[in-house]
Amino acid sequence: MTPPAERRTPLSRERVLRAAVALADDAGIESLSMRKLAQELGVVPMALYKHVANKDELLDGVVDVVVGEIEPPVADTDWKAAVRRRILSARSALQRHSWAAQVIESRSTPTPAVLAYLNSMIGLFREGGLSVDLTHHVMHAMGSRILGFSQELFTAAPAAEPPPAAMAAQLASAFPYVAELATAAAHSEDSVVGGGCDDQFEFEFALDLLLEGIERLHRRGWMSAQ
Amino acid sequence: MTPPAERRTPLSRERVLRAAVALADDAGIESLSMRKLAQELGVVPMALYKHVANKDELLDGVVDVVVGEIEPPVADTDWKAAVRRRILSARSALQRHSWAAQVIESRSTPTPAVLAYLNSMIGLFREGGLSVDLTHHVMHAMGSRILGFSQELFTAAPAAEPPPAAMAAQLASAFPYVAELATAAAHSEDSVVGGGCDDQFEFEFALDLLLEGIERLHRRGWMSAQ
DNA sequence: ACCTGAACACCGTTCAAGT
DNA sequence: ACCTGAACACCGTTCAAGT
Repeated sequence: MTPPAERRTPLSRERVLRAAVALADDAGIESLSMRKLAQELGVVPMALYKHVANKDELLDGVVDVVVGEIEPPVADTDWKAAVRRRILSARSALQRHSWAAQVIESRSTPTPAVLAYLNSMIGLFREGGLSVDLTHHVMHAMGSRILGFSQELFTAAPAAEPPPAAMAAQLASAFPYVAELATAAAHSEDSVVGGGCDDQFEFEFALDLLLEGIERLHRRGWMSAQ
Repeated sequence: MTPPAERRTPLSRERVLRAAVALADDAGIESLSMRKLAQELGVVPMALYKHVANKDELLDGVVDVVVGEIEPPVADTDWKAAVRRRILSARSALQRHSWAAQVIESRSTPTPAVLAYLNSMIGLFREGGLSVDLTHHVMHAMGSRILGFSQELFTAAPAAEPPPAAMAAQLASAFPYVAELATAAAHSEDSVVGGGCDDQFEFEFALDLLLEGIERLHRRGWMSAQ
């Protein structure tokens, strides 16, 4: 059987990156290898190196795709509302690509698309009237949350099946405060999924805690000791 | 040359874990492979599997070693001071092992040592008088910061050599707000390292922003909508 | 019963041989 | 000049053969 006469649409950097995002979405980030990506594209592995220098550059490229999905800032609101809304949009993008946070954190240098996003977020604070000094420390304090990271510890833990009753009782007696929190969360009314935590509520709770603290410092005319 | 008659001190789980920590400290986390660790211990790779079931269990073990270095909570202070001090101790432990944050984040389930630490931190809030409800949301809001994570974006970036002047000018015009912050930080007096940011100051700034916000909610008798 | 060498199924990337 | 198969130097882990 010879392959059909019509050739596959030729490779391009954009086609490589889009296929990489799709592969990570469908099969998980651990499946995103140069070899499997090439196979997905019906191409020999070395053909990819014409469009990305190496795997690091491929990962930078997929980060740019994800960051490109964040909606632009809205005009005609105060800085707090604009920052809040855009961070929630960034969170949506990260949630559409469950592997994205992990990949972004593995990068050592920001790509131009990430720098543009950060520049724009800094601009929202500055145009809102915050001083350079305060904005600087605020950006450090927001940290990766500015890109929509939830910064939860062990997010995968509650998704696993609950332990058998005997072990659960043992855990509860060894870690009573953890158990108290876990049972309270399980019975909470505002929990969307039965027995779990409302991730969206927790994210907004933490975000608003920070934004309100920042607003208070700004109104107080806070500046660092210099 | 035959090896000396006296045998190496026999392997044990503890010796394996200590060697793994030392190897990661000295050669970087990417050098911590089962094969290189075995070589370091003068042992065939498969010998390690007598003491750890697989590489995941090895990584859980080294996390426990690091968490074991965090100092116990101090008594006889208010909850805010006790939480603050212990988080700063956790940060010290993470800084002594530059790879630790990355490894902890790669784990999907907390080890018993991590659970014990979290249980103790929850206890500080509860014994300080915070409600179960507030403590629950506070633990989510603190997130990985409770273990001393700084949550900075691209911490490695400023450590790299500065770009040549021509490119720096181009970057400054493309990302003016980033440039404004960078130059302000470079000239700031409270910067310990010339031209960089004071990581310890930024960490404490963010930590205090959260702790003060939490204290305010607590005094106000905050509770979630239910 | 314990220990371990060889083997398996992967990686990212280099390089030389083919067209 | 371009393309690509084979090869290299690694992984974690299985398994069967040795003691």
